[in-house]
Amino acid sequence: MTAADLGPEGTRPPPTRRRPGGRTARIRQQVLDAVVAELGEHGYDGLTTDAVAARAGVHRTTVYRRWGDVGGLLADVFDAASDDDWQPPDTGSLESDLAALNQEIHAALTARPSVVTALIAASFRSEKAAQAQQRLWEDRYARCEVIVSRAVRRGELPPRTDARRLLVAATAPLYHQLVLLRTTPDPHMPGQAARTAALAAAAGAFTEPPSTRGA
Amino acid sequence: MTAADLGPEGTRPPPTRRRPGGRTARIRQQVLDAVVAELGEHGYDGLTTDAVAARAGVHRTTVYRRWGDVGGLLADVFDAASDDDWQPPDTGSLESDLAALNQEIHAALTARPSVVTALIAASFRSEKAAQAQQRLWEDRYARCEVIVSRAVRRGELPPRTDARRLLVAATAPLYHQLVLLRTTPDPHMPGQAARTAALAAAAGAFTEPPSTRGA
DNA sequence: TGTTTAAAGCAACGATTGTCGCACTAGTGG
DNA sequence: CCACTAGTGCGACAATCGTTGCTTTAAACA
Repeated sequence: MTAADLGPEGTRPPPTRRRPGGRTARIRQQVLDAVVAELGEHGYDGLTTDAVAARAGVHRTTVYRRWGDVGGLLADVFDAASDDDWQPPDTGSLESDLAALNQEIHAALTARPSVVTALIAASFRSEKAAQAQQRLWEDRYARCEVIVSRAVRRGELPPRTDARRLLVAATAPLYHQLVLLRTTPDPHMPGQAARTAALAAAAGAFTEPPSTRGA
Repeated sequence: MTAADLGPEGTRPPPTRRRPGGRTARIRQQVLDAVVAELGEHGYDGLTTDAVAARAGVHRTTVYRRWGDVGGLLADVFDAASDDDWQPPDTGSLESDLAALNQEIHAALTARPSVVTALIAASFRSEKAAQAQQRLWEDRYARCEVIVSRAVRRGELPPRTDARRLLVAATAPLYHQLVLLRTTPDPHMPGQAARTAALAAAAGAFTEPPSTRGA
């Protein structure tokens, strides 16, 4: 099994001449588009390598050889997704920024078909996909930290506010309710969660003392 | 216990006489134990009907006939899990109750191997398992509402506090960080999340107005 | 104790999944 | 323009998954 991967060219020296040519990139795009389309139509359960290859107009073997398994396929989708120019909303206040952010999350999670939900589900199956998803989320939350820094600059929040914890507190309830608990979507859930986090932040829940423990 | 005798809801012809006898219940227990053991050892990816049947000392066909697919198997595990006598912690204050609850969640999610995480992952694959998980979570959060009502009785919280939202706000960050984001576990994450929720609650973030608030 | 009959065991099957060797296409560089 | 070769197409293969008809076991009841 592993010996096959480590075959003659398995050593794979980094300076190997690769082919950035048109066909490789084109097929990659076709396959990735097919994955997203299949995820949207049949969810993760119905995501088979065969269907992806057929939709992409590519042979099964190509998919298996380049991406290995479904997990590698999903990991590539995650990596491709982080190549956009998404920016967190900038509405003028902390709570409305968080509310707008939550609105986006809510929309993405309740859209039918929800590719996001399917991707989250898929990330549980493969370690590669999970790591890629982790990278994507890290990237997203890092971009969102500007929301907090703007609020600090405005004087809405004290300095030394832990941006990451604030953002997680604001967004986690949505993911929890919609992804894990699977409760019916509530239109004013995003606003409520944003308000809750803003209130907690104003109460100093996320100010990080240099070394003092919270509890 | 009564639910344990009925087995999965898959095949239940109403007028047919069932067999609550020893063998049926015994085999169910063997199979369910095998599922949990396999989940712990190999995670959800390595959960095959064959391995479960072999470990339980049962034939494949039996598993397929009684539980249908892996999803039905997991659903039965969820249903069996809700037959315990779990009670939320009662430590004397809202924040410490939430912290203790979060400690339990944290321990369950960071235990290796984590059956809970594997079950969550599995629930994404099958509709039946997802519904069973939803029932289990509903049961757990319903039991936890007494934490809030006790706090209200003590005067820590105003009446008309939305218990469910408060509980979700307190626990969601843990699930988000450990299950979805997969960040490295932080020992004082449970306490921080509990304190955040308690602060937000004290600030009136979860007080629900008498009537559903308009736009 | 003997009869009845759910439920489990058993073996064989079709369908699907993933792998391998080889031929071929099409970028890449001369 | 031609030679080279990474990457793809193709067909066949083993392994696994889930199903089906039938037989056997054992719980339920007289």
